[in-house]
Amino acid sequence: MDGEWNHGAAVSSPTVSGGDGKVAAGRPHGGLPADDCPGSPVSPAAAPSTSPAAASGRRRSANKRVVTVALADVSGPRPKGVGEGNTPTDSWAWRKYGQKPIKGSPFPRAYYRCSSSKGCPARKQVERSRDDPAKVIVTYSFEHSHSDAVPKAQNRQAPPKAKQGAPLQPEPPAESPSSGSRDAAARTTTTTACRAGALIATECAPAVVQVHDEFRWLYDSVSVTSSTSPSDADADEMLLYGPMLFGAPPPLPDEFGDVGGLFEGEAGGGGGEEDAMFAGLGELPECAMVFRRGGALPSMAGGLKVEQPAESAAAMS
DNA sequence: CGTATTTGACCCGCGC
DNA sequence: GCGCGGGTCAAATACG
Repeated sequence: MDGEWNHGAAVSSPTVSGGDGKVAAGRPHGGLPADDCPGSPVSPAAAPSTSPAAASGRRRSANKRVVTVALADVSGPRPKGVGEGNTPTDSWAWRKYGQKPIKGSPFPRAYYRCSSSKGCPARKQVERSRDDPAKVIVTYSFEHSHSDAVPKAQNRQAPPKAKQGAPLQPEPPAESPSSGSRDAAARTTTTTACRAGALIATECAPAVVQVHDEFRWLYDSVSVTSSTSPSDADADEMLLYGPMLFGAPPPLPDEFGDVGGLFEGEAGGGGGEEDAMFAGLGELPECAMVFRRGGALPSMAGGLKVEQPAESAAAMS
């Protein structure tokens, strides 16, 4: 119902919370010890604490680090290039192993496992913030058992296949204005920005990288959603984002209204619910772009915030 | 051929 | 003790 991740709203800063508590992996199979991972996405020293999100959830809370990313922060020129595959910092390769709609949230939650290493217990959940649709909540569980990221798969997340795309449903880019030349220019810029952001992220903001990852899947969704064809996807995205990102007016209300309407209308039908969720996902990618952009900024830290529970903070202090 | 993603079903934990 | 919800696994499909 709410909104959607889509539009780069004006959010502000992504936050990372280090939580943890314990691993409670409800499942035997998943039982992985939380190791310390140098490459930890968020803060390596994240102290265990009660993570808001995890805590609020209820059940099995393992060492979880919650990272909140503001879409606006990332508002960048292009999600596509970014999503293409470069997650410099987080070289971790994540493999999506599940997605589930969350009861209280209109957005589904995606579950990822680290595919960089076969036995890597690292897992992460990506979901949109229900309170702030403009924010993406990434929850990391367990640390990577390997120290370096892996070049192997390099996060090669293939784009959503048509089959999968089906569920996403082709959302008519009704808003797409129409600017071809802008796209090209934007694209180039984006690429550059992305790269820069990537570098920076690698050097100083692991968290940022993570964010990118999370969006990766989002990006994928978006591509499918926003465009009928892969090639057009780029252009479409740009068009959609262009106005929003560049425009700068508080898109939230407006954009949300658009999407919200869709959701509500469809939901009433019956299967609309799912559609809505997917639609929301599709918008996420945009946010990713934003992130990238933020990453390029001088202070990524500013973009991404690591939120640690009071306990952790205290402990750290 | 191999790998990744998607979807459905099952199991477990927590709350009431 | 029952119910709800979340989380993970397994199988199938598609793409590179």
